[in-house]
Amino acid sequence: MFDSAVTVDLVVLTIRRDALSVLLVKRGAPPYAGRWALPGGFVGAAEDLPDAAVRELREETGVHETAGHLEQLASYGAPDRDPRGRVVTIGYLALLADLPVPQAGTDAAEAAWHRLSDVDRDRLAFDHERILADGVERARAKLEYSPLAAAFCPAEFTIGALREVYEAVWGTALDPRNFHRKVTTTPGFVVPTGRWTTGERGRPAQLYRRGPATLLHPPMLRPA
Amino acid sequence: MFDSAVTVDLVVLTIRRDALSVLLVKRGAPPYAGRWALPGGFVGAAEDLPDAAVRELREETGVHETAGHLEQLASYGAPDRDPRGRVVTIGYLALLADLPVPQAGTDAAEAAWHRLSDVDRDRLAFDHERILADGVERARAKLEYSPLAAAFCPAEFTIGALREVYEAVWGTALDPRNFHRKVTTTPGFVVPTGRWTTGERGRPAQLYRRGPATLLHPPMLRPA
DNA sequence: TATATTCTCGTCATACCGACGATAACCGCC
DNA sequence: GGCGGTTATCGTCGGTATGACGAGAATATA
Repeated sequence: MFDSAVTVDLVVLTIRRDALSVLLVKRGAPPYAGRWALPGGFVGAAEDLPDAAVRELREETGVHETAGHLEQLASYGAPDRDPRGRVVTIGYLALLADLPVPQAGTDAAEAAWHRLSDVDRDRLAFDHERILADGVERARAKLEYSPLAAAFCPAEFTIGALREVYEAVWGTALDPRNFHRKVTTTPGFVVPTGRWTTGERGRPAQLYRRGPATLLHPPMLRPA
Repeated sequence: MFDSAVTVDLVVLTIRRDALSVLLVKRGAPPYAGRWALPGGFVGAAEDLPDAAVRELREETGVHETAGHLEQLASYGAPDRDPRGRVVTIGYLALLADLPVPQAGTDAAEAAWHRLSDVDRDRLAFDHERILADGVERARAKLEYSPLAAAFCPAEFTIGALREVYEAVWGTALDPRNFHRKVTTTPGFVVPTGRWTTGERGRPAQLYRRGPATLLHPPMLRPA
């Protein structure tokens, strides 16, 4: 028996210009000063883990958790993962709609969105490369059997916008016609608002809201 | 910033006489002395989390982890979850084949299998009711899209035995003929050994081993 | 020998999915 | 206004997977 510091680290994902992107902060203090890292911080002495994750998300992004989705990812506790000593971290995964402008937290010099394809994974601090990979894989898998793709969208969105979420997260193109059929016929996935877009390119599209379903039956399978 | 004790707690599941069962230990010391709890213990000062889980599994059941399946479940860190002070626990889920006789560990007065339906959930120590519920739900979900049901079986097993695993975990009856077709036609799920059972009731059944697949395509969906 | 039990193979109707055609309804431009 | 470009939406068709169920095979047991 011994004591350990406990932190939460956040994999905050969003879609920016059709690219899956992650929020990173540039560390201002050792260890790993000047390197990019996942946002996160120490859990308070009387604070529950989800509360700490919500607090860090608010501090680092200024976003209330209500808009998107936040869930626990996994825990990481290798004895040597932090040179300062024993630190166990609880990873959280957040999915947010577009473009809350990042604002640097107190202990971070800088915060910015990075396209996932541009992240230099070897340069991330601590074991954050592994945590990031786990978060991305979790997001990819969850799109299959849950309606969580809508967490990347604003409250009202078109089927086309939802399809672009799938395409960005999975990195594959999907047939617009089959996708439209699948989404609109899966019970509880989305509900039509009766309103339409205007001013966009092409034929106006109906706007939808998130439906009540928590699980997709049958699931949306990614192409082989 | 503060320091916390770190423990691992194990949800160890097996199938005994067609019933999903969980390994519980009776606590010999306060807090919760005399109450049933999940097996677990403190993480060593220089020990990684998975190593601690494997060690506890071996200490509490005498089982090498190679036979079954072990994965991280989730972490629990409510400030008041342990009356002794701040303790964050990492839950692990273990799926084992039948009947390794439980042996009490050093700090447990008694260890025994409990049918899930017989567990008096309000009487579990700490927040172990919640951890157990999360573990069972994870197991139920994973049978759908992974070949993990075979982790409940010995190295060689019949399709009927595999079906009984699904029925015990899901609590539903499955059609033997459709189940047989599904399992044998899903690539990599099971591989035939060419040997057959003898001495059982009914027509002898072919024995199978676990196949190389890690994901089932398409998944085995539970009945609505 | 008869019966119960379980395994294994087939059949059939239905649901779902990938590929793709066709039309609708907007835009900007000439 | 007319025209091409773009996106949304609806349909069709064939292959595949699945649920419901029949039927026979191969054993143990009475």
